[in-house]
Amino acid sequence: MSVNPVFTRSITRSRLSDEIVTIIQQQIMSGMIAPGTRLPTERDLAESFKVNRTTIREALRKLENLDLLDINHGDGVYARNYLESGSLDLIKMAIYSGSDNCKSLLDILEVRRIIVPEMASLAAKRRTAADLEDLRYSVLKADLTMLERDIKVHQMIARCTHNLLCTIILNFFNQVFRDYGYLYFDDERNVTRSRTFHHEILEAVKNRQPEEACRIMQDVLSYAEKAVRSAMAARTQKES
Amino acid sequence: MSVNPVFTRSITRSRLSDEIVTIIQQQIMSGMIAPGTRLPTERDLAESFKVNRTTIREALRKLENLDLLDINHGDGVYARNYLESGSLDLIKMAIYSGSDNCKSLLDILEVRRIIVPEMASLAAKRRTAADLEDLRYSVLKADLTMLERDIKVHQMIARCTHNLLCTIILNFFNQVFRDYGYLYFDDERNVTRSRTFHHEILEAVKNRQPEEACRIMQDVLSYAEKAVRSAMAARTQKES
DNA sequence: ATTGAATCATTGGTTCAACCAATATACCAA
DNA sequence: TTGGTATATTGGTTGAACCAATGATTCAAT
Repeated sequence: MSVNPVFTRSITRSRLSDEIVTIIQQQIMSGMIAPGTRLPTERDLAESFKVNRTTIREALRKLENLDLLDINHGDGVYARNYLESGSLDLIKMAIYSGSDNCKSLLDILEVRRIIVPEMASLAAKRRTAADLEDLRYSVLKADLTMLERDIKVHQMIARCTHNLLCTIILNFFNQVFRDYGYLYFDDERNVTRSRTFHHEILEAVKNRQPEEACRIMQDVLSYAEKAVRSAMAARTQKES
Repeated sequence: MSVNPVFTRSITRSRLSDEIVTIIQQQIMSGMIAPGTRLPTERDLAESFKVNRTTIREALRKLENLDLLDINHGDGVYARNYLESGSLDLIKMAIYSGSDNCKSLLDILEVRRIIVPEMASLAAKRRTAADLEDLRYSVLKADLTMLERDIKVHQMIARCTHNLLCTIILNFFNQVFRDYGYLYFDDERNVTRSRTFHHEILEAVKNRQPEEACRIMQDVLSYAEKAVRSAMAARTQKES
């Protein structure tokens, strides 16, 4: 199993406010800050973190966007229950910063296996001629890594559903796999498997065969899930 | 069909930065600002919107959190393609501010009908004794509107899966239905239907019957989808 | 005692004016 | 052509001040 170095991932020094976001986010999700708790005022937070109030405000704003905080003008800032209000980005942060990122990744794979085959089915029913052209282009386009091509193909299938929520959910999966896809594509056998898959699904969508498309997608996702599971197991074993 | 007034929805005067978010968001999603376009500098934006640069910065940060913008220190701010990067909150904004909120709502119902029955199946398989107690409590608890109870029941079923992504996705659905649930629960027949559903699904989860739970959920969601469709049709007809 | 208006302290929202830090560009030398 | 260097541009951070919404307190009227 070859490990290809990747130089494309741009490195950006994180903002001060983002570091504060991470700290507070972990305190909320770990339960250290209980739901309903009132946080210190912006001015107090600025003092304890030794940053400007503007910086604190940017951090609080981001945490509000993550649905982790409730900010009320004239009143104060309150922690929310992330189990009742958390946004999708939360699980992204859980993967990147959390210790049990394995579990979250497996959770994502499970949900993907449930929903994406149904997307394939809808895609086969609803695709237009233009959609088909775009999908074909993604499958046949030359200069792409298999990961990039795979992401593109899934994206196109989601768009074929003409359901905005499908498109957005698939974006989420893709954002994750852009970072963790190597767990799968490092194995040359899986690359071959995906190549086959792309042609099969293109054929099914072209011929408007919903059940067939669903089955093809289901097969490849079950296969991928197992592959990633064992890749992750191998890695954790190697580390110990 | 009675229309119950709702006084629970708190009204908050929106922040200046949020108004700017809405403006720029619509310009991006309508294509007026093409993906890859470089936006004016923060200083220029502040001048044209006639607000302080700090305010503009808060707006840009939020748009970045929505995955609509790419902000690069030392370089500039670029519009992204929301079809490739948009976050879940986008579709929420599409519902609230967009003109075709009907379409988005139907999209959501469709995806829900696909994924939530599978959650019910997982819930029946994985629920613990404590989970069951929580679910039972939600079904039997007295002082709740049917909408609130329904939201709680779905939330509990999602939690029974012990899959964080399921929980978060369900939060999203609930956030939407907290605002649009009246389309369904305004009809007394649907309230009765949901009451039955709650007891049935509780029974199936209690007895660890995955297929049964899945079927029950599928039935009620199909029913609800049709009901909302016709309610929406009735409303748009009444308006014209 | 209860209600409701007036007051005030607290807290988030906005503005202003600087300065710090990363990036792109143009330019120059090897 | 390559690689370093200076500079302008642009986002990031700071400090201090003031605006605006909220909750608590007070007190008068009922």
